[in-house]
Amino acid sequence: MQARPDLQPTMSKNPDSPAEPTTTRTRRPHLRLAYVIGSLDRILRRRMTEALAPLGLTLSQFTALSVLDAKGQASNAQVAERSFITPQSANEVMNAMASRNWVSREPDPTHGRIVLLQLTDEGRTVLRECEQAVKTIEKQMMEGLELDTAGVVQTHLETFVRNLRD
Amino acid sequence: MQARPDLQPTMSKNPDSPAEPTTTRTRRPHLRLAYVIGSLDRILRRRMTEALAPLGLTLSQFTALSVLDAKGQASNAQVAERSFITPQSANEVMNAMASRNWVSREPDPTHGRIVLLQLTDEGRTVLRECEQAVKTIEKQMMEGLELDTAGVVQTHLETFVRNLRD
DNA sequence: CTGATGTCAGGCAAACTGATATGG
DNA sequence: CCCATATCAGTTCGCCTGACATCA
Repeated sequence: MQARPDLQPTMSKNPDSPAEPTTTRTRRPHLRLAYVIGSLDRILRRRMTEALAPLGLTLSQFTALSVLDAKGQASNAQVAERSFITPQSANEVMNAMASRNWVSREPDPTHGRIVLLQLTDEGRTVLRECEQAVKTIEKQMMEGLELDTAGVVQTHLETFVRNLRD
Repeated sequence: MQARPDLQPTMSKNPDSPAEPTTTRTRRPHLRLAYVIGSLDRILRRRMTEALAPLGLTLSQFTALSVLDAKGQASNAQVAERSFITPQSANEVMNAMASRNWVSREPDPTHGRIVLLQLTDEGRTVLRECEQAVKTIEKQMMEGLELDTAGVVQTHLETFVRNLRD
């Protein structure tokens, strides 16, 4: 995709350098954790987008399907929260998916305004296919790592999310 | 910003379910690692964008400054590789920064086509300010974690990047 | 009235692809 | 000729803010 990213040495960082000037020091300008997260996301995003395209959906559609599958049944507002996007953005994605018959929209019987969203069988099928594709990518990503490492990293990342959320 | 993301354990998702229904199984609620990475990036991106705005730059500009600082001196193509974006995208960011006098552009003495990019003193100063702002966010992100945890996580994430890069 | 929800409209940032020119 | 580089141009995608209507 890209030529050949290179990106070897430069990292290695002191996680606790307060405010010292650091200038002119050959202190090896480390890369920030935030940068690494961003890089990883960019690559992952591209890979997943490529993998999902043949299946006919975008990355954000896949995300929405996943959230809906996990939640079982949800309002648009709830999906938005889980996806960390605005209700408007969520609504846009849901429009696309409703027109594809991947999700159904039914009025909440206990609340006139809320529209309950739910995966259709068709949507579930598509989601399963997507998960296979994504699983392949994740497998490559964690190549050569202990099996439990993924869990450890994920736990920490989830903590990061929790800490930033408020 | 957003209402209140929530995001508890509610998920479900058997990390290894091929195509079976899987429903009604209570197998350790677990979101895909890819999803968690995406979520974290979305939040982090928003936080960083907010933090950088008062300083007058965008997130992608900050990224470019960081890469350039780490590399010392680089062609646009190299910056693109390091940033995991296309040369065209990198070029656009560099245009903005060159016009702000944050980076200098000089022709490579050994190659007529290549333009060597380098941080100016002004650019370095701005970068330092940005890093302080970002450091604050990272601190909150890792609240309550062992100091070395950041390093461990970062190392793994870097491995992820390496594995996906090829 | 207030607050939460859904949804239409418009806008923007950051990435992309395509095309073109040039140097080695 | 072929390839890497730079860069102009147009475009897409995902997300945003604003505005408005509806309902508890």
